[in-house]
Amino acid sequence: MKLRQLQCFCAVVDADFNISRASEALHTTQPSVGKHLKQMEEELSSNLLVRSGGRILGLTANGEQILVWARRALQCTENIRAASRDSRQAHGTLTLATSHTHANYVILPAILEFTRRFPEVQIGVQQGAPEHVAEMVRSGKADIGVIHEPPDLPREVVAIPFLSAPQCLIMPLEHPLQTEPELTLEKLAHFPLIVQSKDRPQGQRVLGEFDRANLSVRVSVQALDADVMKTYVAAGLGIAVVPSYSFRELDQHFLFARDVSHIFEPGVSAVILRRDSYIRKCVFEFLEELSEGLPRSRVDALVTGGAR
Amino acid sequence: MKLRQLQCFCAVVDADFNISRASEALHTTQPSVGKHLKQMEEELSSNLLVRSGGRILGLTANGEQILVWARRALQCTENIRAASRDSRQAHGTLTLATSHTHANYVILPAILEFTRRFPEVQIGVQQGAPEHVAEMVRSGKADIGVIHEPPDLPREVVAIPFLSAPQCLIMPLEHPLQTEPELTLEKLAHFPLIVQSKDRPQGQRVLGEFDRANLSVRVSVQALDADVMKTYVAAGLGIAVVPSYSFRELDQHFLFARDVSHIFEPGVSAVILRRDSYIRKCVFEFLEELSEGLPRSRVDALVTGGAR
DNA sequence: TAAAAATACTCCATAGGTATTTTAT
DNA sequence: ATAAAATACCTATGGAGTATTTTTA
Repeated sequence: MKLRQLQCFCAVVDADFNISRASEALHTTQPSVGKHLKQMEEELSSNLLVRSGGRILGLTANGEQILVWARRALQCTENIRAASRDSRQAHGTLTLATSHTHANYVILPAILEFTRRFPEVQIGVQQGAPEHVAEMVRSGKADIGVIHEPPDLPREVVAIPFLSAPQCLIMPLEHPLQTEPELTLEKLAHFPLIVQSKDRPQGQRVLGEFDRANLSVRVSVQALDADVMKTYVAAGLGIAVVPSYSFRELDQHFLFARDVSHIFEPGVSAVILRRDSYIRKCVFEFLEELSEGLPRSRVDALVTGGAR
Repeated sequence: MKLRQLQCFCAVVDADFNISRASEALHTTQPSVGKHLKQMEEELSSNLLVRSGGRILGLTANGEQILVWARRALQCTENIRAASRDSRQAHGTLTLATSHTHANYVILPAILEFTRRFPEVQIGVQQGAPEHVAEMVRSGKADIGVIHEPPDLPREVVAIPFLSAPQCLIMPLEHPLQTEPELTLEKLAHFPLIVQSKDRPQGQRVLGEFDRANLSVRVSVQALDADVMKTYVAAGLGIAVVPSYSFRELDQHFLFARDVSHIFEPGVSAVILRRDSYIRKCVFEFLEELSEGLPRSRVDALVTGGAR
C-alpha cells in the first residue's frame, strides 16, 4: 500500500467520483490516478468503488470504511509535516477564532503577554458565531477557538472549559434597581431587557431563566456582544446581564453593575481545539498564557484519546 | 513521504536504534533502511534521530512526536487491510478474553447463538486476570475482552459497561442465615467468608464493604472464580457473595441464595475493545448478541473519537 | 457527440540489492 | 577486532507522462 494510493482514493471521493477532476486536484494525470485506484483495489482484493461501465457511481460498503482510515492516515502524515515545520522554527501565525466579547475581554491579556514573549509569532484573531468558530477550528483555519459554553460540536473537535465567570446586571446610573435591596428575577422582569441574540449561548441562558420562571420579559434590543449591550444600556434602552469580566473600572462613569450570580448560572468559557491534529508549540504556549487551567499536560490528554 | 519511510523509522525505534536489526525485522537490507531514514529526515528537513558519529543514540524531541503519528498512520493502513480482508469473507477466528466467571455464565448464551448464526467463524476463548485481559485486547491478541468493572485501563483501550448484576449471598443448605429475617453486613461478618482474591474487582468490592463498615471478617478461602466459590460454600467452608447470574437453578440442591443487593453494589460487567483499530463485523455481531445495550451505533461512537 | 475511463506504450526516478569502506566501541 | 552505519554502484520495478481507444450519458 502506498500513501499515493490513499491520496488518490480520497481525492476521487472528494471530486464526486470523477477521476479526471481528482487528477487535476492532485496536479497529475487521469491515467495515473486511475491506475492507482485499480492497483489499490487489486492489492486489497476488494472493490472500493461502485463502477457502472466506465463511470464511478459511489463507494462500496468496504470503500466507506476504508475512506475513513485513509483520511486518518493522510492526516497523520500531514501532522508529521506540521510537527517538523514547527520544530524547525516556532514562527508563523497563530490564528484564534472567538467571539467579540472574548476577544475584547478574556483573551486580551493572554495576547499581550504572548506577543511580548514570542514577538516572532503573528497572531490573527477571527470573530464569528460559536458554530462558525467551531467550524473554523474543525477545518483547520483556526488553531484555537474561544467561546462561551459551547453548544453541540462536531466530533473532530474538543472543548476544554477554562473559565467560569459570574454574571452581573448592568443598568444606567440612577436606575431604580440600583438601590433595590434584593434583586430577583421578578424584579428584573419589570424593565426592558437588552440580550444577546437568542442563537448565542449567552442570550439563551438569560432568556431561558425567565422562561423557566414563566416570566414574560420585554426585550428591547438583541445585540451581539457585551460592548454593544453596554452602549445601549448606557443610552437608556434597558438593562442587561453580562459576564462580570466585561464590566470595567471605566464603565462606572456610565453604568452601574450588580452581581446576579444568585439568579443566573455563571458563563463558562471554553477553548476549542481540533482532535487528531498536531498542535503547535505556540498553541500550548498561548493556552498556558490564557489560563492556569490549561497546562500542556491536560490539553494533551484531552486532545489525544485520553479522557475523551 | 512514503509509508515505507514511516515503517523504517518505527522499526528502527523498535530495534533500539539499531538499523541492522531493524532491517532484519523488515526483511530487507541495512543500506535500504538507512537510506529511507536519511531521506525522511531530508524531506522533513529536521533531525529525527540523535546520532553520535556512526551510531544512533535515540530520538530527538521532534522524533518523539513524529513517532506517534507515524505509528498511527501505519495502524491506519493496517486497519485498511483488515477491513478489506473482513469484507471479503467473514470467516476467521473471533478471540474473546475474559474471566472464568464471565466465560461460564455471562457470555455463554451469546456464544451459543453466535456459533449457530455464524458457523464459519471460529471462537477462541482466553481466560485471565482483568489486567491480562486488557493487555490481550490492547496488543490485539484478543478482539473482545469481557470483565468486571475494570480497574484503570491502558488508554489504547475502551471499556463499555453493558451489564449490572445484583449480588447474592450463597450459603450451604440449613445455614442459620437462611432464615434470618433481615441480612446486614454485621450478621454476615459472623461467618467465615469465601471471597475472590483481593486483586480481583469482585473480591475488592466485597471486602471493601466490610472495611468501610469497620467490620473484621474471617476469610476462609480466597478463590478465583464463582464456580470454585460455590463448590467451597457447598463444602461448608463458608458463605460467599457472588453475582446473581452465577447462581443457577441446579445449584438449589446444594446451596441457598439470598439477595444482598441492599448491602453490596451490583457488579458491573464491561466489554473491552481496542481503540483506533478496525473492528470486524463479527465482533459487532457478537456484541449485539451479548447485550441489547451494545448496538453497533453505540460501540462505534465510543471506540471512535465520540464520547471518549 | 462530448466527456470520462481504460489501454498501450515510453521514460526515468528510485527502491532495493551487493559489495565495500568508514567509524566507533 | 568487531559490529554497525555510510558510501558506491547496479538493476529492475513501477510511477508518471503522452497518445489513443473505448464506453456511456
